[in-house]
Amino acid sequence: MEPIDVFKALSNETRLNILKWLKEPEKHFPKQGAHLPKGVSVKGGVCVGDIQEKAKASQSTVSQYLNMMQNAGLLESVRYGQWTYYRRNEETLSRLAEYFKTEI
Amino acid sequence: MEPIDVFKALSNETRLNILKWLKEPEKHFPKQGAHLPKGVSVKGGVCVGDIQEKAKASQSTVSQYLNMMQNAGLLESVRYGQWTYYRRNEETLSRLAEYFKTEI
DNA sequence: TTGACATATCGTGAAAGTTCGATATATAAT
DNA sequence: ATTATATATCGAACTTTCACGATATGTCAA
Repeated sequence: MEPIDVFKALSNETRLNILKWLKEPEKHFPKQGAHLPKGVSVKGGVCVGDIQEKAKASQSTVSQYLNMMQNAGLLESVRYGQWTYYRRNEETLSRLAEYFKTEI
Repeated sequence: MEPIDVFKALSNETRLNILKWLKEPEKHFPKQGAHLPKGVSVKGGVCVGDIQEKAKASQSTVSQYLNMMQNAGLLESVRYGQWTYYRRNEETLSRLAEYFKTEI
C-alpha cells in the first residue's frame, strides 16, 4: 500500500465517488448481483457495467479507474463468468485509516 | 476543505514529506525560529528557506508547494518581517481524519 | 464454431501538473 | 535612497493524467 498511489487514486471525483458508492452497494446499485449464480454472493461487489452506468463515463475509462484503484489497494475484484465484481478492500482501507491517524 | 484538493496536495512525495516534517518541527528543523524576535514564537512554524533546504527543491517550487498546501487547508502561515512561517493546520487535519473515518 | 456480450487494453489528443529560472514584491539594514 | 535578503509570482518546457473510441480478449449460449 503506497500512500502516494492511494492519494492519486482519490484525487478524482469519479473515483472518489465509486469508493463511496461501494460502501453501501445495495443502496447505490439496486440490481446488485443480478448475474450471479444462485448460492453465490460477492458481498459488497458490483460489476463494471453497473458502476459505469452510475458513473456516467465510458466503459474504458471506468475499467481503467477500477484497475487503478485496485492497484492502489482500494478495491479488490472477483470474476464470475464474464462479469468482474469489484468491492472495497477493507483491509487496506483500515490500514490506510491507521496510517492517516499516526503518520499524517 | 475540499477533499479532492487535499488528496492532490498529498499526491506528491515532497509535499507529503513536508507535512510529516512539520509534525515534529524541532526534530527536523533544528534551527527553528532563529529569526523570530524574543518573546514571539510561531509554535510549530518553520520558515520557507528552512523547508526548502530540507526538501532539496528550488525556492519557487517550495513556495508554490506551500501555497498549494495552504489552499488545500493542510497548512497555515504567519509572516514575521521578511520570513513566512508555515505550520500544520491541525483543525483542518482533524476534520480530515474525521472525514476519512466516516466518508471513506 | 459462431455470435453476442462483459471487460480489458491500446493509442491518442487535450488538459492539468511539475519544476525550474527569471523576475517582482516586501521587509530590514546601512 | 540603496542594498541585501526572504518570499511570491510569472512564463515556459516537460511530464503526467484524463477520457475517449477502437480494438482485443475472455466467456457463455446457440
